[in-house]
Amino acid sequence: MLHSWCFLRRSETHMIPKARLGKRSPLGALVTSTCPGINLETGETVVMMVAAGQQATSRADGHLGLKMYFQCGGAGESSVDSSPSSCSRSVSSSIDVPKSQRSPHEVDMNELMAAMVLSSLSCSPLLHSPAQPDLTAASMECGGGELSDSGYWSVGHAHRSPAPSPPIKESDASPATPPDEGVDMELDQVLFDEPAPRKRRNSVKVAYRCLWPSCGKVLTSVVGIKRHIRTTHLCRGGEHERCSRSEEDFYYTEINQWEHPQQRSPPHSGHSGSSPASPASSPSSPSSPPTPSPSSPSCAALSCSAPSSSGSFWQVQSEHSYQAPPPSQHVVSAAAATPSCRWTAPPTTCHKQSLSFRVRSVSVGEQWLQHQSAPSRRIRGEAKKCRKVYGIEHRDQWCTACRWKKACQRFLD
DNA sequence: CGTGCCGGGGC
DNA sequence: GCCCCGGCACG
Ligand SMILES: [Zn+2]
Repeated sequence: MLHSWCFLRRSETHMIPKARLGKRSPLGALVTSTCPGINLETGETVVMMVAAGQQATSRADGHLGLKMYFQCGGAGESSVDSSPSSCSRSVSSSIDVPKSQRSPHEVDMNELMAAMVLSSLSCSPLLHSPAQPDLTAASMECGGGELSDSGYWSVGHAHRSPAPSPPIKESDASPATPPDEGVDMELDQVLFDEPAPRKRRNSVKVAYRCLWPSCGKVLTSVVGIKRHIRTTHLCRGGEHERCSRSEEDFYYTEINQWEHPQQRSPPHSGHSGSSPASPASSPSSPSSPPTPSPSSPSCAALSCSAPSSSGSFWQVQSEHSYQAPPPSQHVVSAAAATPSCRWTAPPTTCHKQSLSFRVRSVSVGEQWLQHQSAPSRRIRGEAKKCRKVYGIEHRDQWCTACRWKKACQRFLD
């Protein structure tokens, strides 16, 4: 426990980066309650859920969440090659969805589907039709609470002003909603293609955006994005390891790009329309580079060197100059290396954990991703820092970093 | 609530 | 660049 800070003190004016990564934006409510109702579902129903998600083209996140659930739930450790792949394929193609006509024997499926969609849209502010409270309640009670409901779609949907959920079909059962509600017809036909005969589904193409921090690469196919994530971020040349095969699913999301490149893009109008992979509506940063960020190679190298390579990733790259060159690399590497090992649990373990509370939703995945790839803060070292050692009254004896409320560099963790 | 420190701002 | 501080996560 000898703090060789007399050595370190020389370089006291620079702080050591260690791991600093993306911001700690706490998004969405964490949904930790399990959903017993859904757990019992069969694969058939899940596929249907995926289909529903496909139809809801503007609900990429929801779709992602559903798919995630399916893969988590259905993924036995081994022999999972057939069913998930087919699942993801059906996702990618996303064309062969039911026709606009329905045969009368699909009623069960319709009801289930309606339940799904209703539950998914339950946060909709426009859900004011008292129609079919049964379905809504039934589907909601699997979540266990309103809290999970709010968190469910919280990632991408809150802004999009989700459509009124009621009419999956107003076939014959209950014309509960007055048909003159047609204000949101567009949204309706974006969500479901039944209500409107002419749908512009053709003009929407799905793309998949890498959620890895500061990457934002967009690819048009699931396999592409998966491969990108595997190779670039997870540093995994081989195709699938047995357990963490679907790990890449946490790192991409489905986005929609419109054929006509205008949609909602800010006054950019520059070089956007050229490549088909460039997202017309990337929400976060319009200037996100299509190529992996320069931090990727180093990340890859680092994560490769790590024994459990896949998920954990910390970037030893200085962003601020006062946090630059790690002198510990030469000497005190042991001291610095020890905490790094305890960063987070290896991804396989966490993946299993996510199986345990695999509930519904993206926010779980997002949080998982955050905790994995973007460890919000450096690990809290148990060592006393200058503040505690010298006290606030002797602040002038603190190291510069502590004085600046930065990461202490005199007493390393 | 104290502590560590990230992000951001002033100069 | 240096320096400070609001505010947040964590224990
Ligand atoms: Zn210090």
